[in-house]
Amino acid sequence: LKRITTQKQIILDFLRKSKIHPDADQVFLEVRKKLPRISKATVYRILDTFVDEKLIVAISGKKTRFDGNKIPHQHFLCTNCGLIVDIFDDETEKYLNKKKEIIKEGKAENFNLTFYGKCKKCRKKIIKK
Amino acid sequence: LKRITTQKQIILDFLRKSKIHPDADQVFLEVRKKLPRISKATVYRILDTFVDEKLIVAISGKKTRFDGNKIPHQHFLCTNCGLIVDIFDDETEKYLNKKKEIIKEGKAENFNLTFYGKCKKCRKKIIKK
DNA sequence: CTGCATGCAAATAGTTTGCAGTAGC
DNA sequence: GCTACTGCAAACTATTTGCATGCAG
Repeated sequence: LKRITTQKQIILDFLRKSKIHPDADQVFLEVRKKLPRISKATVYRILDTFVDEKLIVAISGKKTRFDGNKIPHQHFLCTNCGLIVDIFDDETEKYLNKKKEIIKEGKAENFNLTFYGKCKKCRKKIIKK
Repeated sequence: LKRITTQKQIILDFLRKSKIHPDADQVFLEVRKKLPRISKATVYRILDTFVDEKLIVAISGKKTRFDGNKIPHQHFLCTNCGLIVDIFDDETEKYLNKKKEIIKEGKAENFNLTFYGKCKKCRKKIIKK
């Protein structure tokens, strides 16, 4: 049995609105504006439970980042600056959901599709060099 | 300009053969059998350069794991035991390669598709509980 | 020879954990 | 009131870095 605490509400609220795919530290810094006494350990624990409950999605990398957008989608990750942009491609989503059902290696429950490359801003910067 | 060292050769050789998608520590332990004086720092540095050179692929997670299979493929990852199995689905590979070309958010160079779920062995174990 | 690569040890950084106090329900 | 949740500090673990030495080209 779970409890609804102020900390959880504020963190979920922030993640639902945010589009930057923040890491734990960014969540901590943001939430601390409203709850100055919150500790980083609490942030980590709450993020973990949200991922378990599938309220948010964890994006693995050097630092784990979190996505609170409820609509299933894919990602584009800039290998230069770390920017993560959401991609909403329904066709791909449907295609992979079908594939998911016929996987032999186990019972697939969900999937992650991420494209890697240089974002527009970084491409311009790199060309200048 | 890069140098071909014994350490690099043995690590790449191991990754090309391995099917367990080892983490840095597993690479270290395995390679140490042939090179008892190799250090973990060297393993990390070599793995990094191989990823940069696209000789191998890094699979992000709590620990980064490495895949030395040259054929493009997808993964199934067991959320219970951590097993990673390769999936060779040419159709999906072609489908996503086309999608890759029409991404607006940036110039996508490659992608990663991973399915998550419980592998066969873990499903049996969990049912017993 | 020349300087990139390595081994070692120490430092970092992200994340987890033990415990006493706090607050949902 | 019961007990899950939090804050704090300390612990942990993966990974990185500085530096003296080694070896590939």
